[in-house]
Amino acid sequence: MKLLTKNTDYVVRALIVLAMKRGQFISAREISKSQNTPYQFLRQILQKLIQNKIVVSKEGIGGGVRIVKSPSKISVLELIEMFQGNLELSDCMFRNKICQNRKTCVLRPEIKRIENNVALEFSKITIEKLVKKIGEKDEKKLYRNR
Amino acid sequence: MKLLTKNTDYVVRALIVLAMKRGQFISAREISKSQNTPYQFLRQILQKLIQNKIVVSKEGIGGGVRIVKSPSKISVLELIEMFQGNLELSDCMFRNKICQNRKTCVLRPEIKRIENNVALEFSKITIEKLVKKIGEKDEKKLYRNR
DNA sequence: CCTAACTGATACTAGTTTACTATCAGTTAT
DNA sequence: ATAACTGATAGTAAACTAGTATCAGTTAGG
Ligand code: FES
Ligand code: FES
Repeated sequence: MKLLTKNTDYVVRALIVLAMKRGQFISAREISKSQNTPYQFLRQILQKLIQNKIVVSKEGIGGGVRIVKSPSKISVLELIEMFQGNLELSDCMFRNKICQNRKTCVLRPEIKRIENNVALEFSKITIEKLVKKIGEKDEKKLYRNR
Repeated sequence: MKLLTKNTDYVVRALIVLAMKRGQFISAREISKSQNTPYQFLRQILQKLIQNKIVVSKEGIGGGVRIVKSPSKISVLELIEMFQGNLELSDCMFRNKICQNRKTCVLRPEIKRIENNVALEFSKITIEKLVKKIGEKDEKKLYRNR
């Protein structure tokens, strides 16, 4: 059960970088190098972020992408939905006898419940929170080294 | 994000049937017909249940499989793990700068937390509970029709 | 005004997974 | 004997994943 695919993984990391450098245009090449993500793959991913107005782009030298949506409003859930399609149930077997006789399925509501839970959890994880977590770790580090 | 694949879906339904007919040998053909599951696919699935000692088989005419593990002890989680492999994290990018610098990742613990939650929820859903749910629905139906 | 560093758009591809299908051998109740 | 079963295993089409490759257009700086 793979909750995140590579492109979602990469996009989260890219957005963390962009959130930490808010206001600046960062090139795909720079993100690719700093995060060890395949360049062309990352470019596709960034194009989708542009289409979804999470970042804006600037062409030419010194160009790149700049984050425009507030990191506090970018949830991992919307990134998953953007790159992996909607969270959706596995297909229903309409002609299944169990369901035919009882009108509704006993398994599916349970799965639906769990899926809703997963969606809720992912909706709570925002880019802002992840950036803050990085900050907290740095503080601890500074404290230990003092 | 597909939590259940077809084989897990089919095996749950097959086990519901077998649990409702505990003690009896039911053939793959019969389950296949009653649940509208592809026969050969179902046979593979049942063989795995046999290997995992959840059912026993009897060859020849009048044969089939019989459930031997208590339905209260068969969780959907173990079926998922049996048919979809362990719930596992998407691969880690060890050389990732964010993680290199901070020793640990900020995203991964969150995903791990959610995955553990999903596993816990699926471990609570047993075949026995699903069979009971079917029973409850039947009762409601009887009550309404009275 | 040239050129190097950028994005825009899109086509292609190898490998893996999913959801099956097919085959042949052996078993057992009637 | 034979029809209805399981045991074991090979094959396969389609979809998905994780990329790669190309070419066209844009822009800052010398
Ligand atoms: S198979 Fe469709 S709701 Fe159960
Ligand atoms: S990439 Fe490995 S723990 Fe973050």
